[in-house]
Amino acid sequence: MNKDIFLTNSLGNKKEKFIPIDENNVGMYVCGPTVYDDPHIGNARPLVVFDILFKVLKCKYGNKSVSYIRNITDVDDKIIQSSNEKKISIEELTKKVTINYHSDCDYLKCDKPNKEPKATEHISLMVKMAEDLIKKKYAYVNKNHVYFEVKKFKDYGKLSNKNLEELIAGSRVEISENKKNPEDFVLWKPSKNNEPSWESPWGKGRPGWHLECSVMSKKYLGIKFDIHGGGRDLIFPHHENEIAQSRCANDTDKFANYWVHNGFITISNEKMAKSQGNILKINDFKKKINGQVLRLALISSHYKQPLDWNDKLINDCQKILNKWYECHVEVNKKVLIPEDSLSPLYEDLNTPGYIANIHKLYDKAYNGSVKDKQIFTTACNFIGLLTDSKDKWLNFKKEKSNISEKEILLKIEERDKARKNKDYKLSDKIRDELINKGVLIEDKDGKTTWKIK
RNA sequence: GGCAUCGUGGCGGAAUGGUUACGCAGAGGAUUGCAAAUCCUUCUAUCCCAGUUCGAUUCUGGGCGAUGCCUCCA
Repeated sequence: MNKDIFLTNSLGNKKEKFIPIDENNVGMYVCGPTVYDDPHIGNARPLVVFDILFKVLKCKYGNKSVSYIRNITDVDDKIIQSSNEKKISIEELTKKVTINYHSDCDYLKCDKPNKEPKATEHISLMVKMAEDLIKKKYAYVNKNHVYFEVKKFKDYGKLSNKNLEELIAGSRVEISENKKNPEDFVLWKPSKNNEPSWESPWGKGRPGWHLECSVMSKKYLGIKFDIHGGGRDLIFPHHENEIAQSRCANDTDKFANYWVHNGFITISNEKMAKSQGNILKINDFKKKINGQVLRLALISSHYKQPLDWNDKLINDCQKILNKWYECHVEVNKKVLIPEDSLSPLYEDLNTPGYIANIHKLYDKAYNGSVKDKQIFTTACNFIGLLTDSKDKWLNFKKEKSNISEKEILLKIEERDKARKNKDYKLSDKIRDELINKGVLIEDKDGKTTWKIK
């Protein structure tokens, strides 16, 4: 499609036309997980949002012209803490969480990024960047720590709309005697004996939080690239500090050109937080709900807006997909999605607008030709929906159910007999029995079908 | 306190300087032994007050209200 892509750039907070540095080599870096605990539904949102942005970019520029880099942070204070709490080694913890994370990505039908670099595999580059920053006088060493001196970077606060005076006045920044100024942040710090550590010019230690993204984005996308994404909460301090480090280390006027941030998920209108005890892990849904349902729910509001997670949302999405699968057909050839239908996705990734268009395509497909059904299915596939066959979709819940198919079919047979004898009391009784066991009966075209409620 | 975001029908949720999506729920109908599912039809909305304008829900200012960030939480 010739249409331009528009994105809301957090840097300046305006919707802007997306112009890549090089159309044949579009780069997107998204902050992936810190692997200290299994991913929750809040982590799922950026996974799905940026997966769709990835798809839109590939649609516009071609599959081979887009690089999607999503890191895994596997060294961090939270990991150390979590490994102590869980009483397992750091290696075991990060390995386990990473496996679960990948399984969640599959479950949510996300395309694989081009590269998924790990922080621990790039420590030497982080040391190098810290050295560069010291050499260039943007950073200083004190008692085996390396700090970035925020004052030296004149554009600090541009992304998050903050100025230094306010930050200091707020005085909520960690105060440390080692720092020259309270706003300075750590590039390298010493490790205690039982903590992970690497050799460095400043003694054994480990990197500060932000350094891995600066280093890995540089390695895989270069010193300037197109899109940097993540959750809203990362704007400050994480992304602000990334910009400071990277631009100073690389002597550039820009780091990423477009900053894209997704909004937060609330759980039944409450903030999702450990203290609320309402953190929903992605893994907990796998038994009962198809990943496509979560995916649809996650894009049911615009990515910038908050999204409330509740039972009605899940039920609605489940119903919509049940309905949509009625019109699902196998598509083996290339089918074009009408430009009018696709265009909301180009307008700042307006997924609700696109979903509305899919509803319209469904209406057309329902009484339409095979071609209409193919267009409808293709439009769903584009955002990772209806990607399974109809059978697989229908069998998902049957497989997860604890009532056997044999038992159900026996009951249905029994009920059919009763219906033929016009013994509706008995037939309704059997139906109620099955409903109580979670099995829904439907008499359709003279045949009785069933599904798990 | 500072910086942002938001306020659309019963609910969720887009868009828009003029005729306002889409989904759920509701109503009526088709279908059904009755249901369910599905199909067809259909009712309902732009927080308040000024201003700009031929015309504002959309732009500007003010008010009220909600939320987020400023705490290594996506």
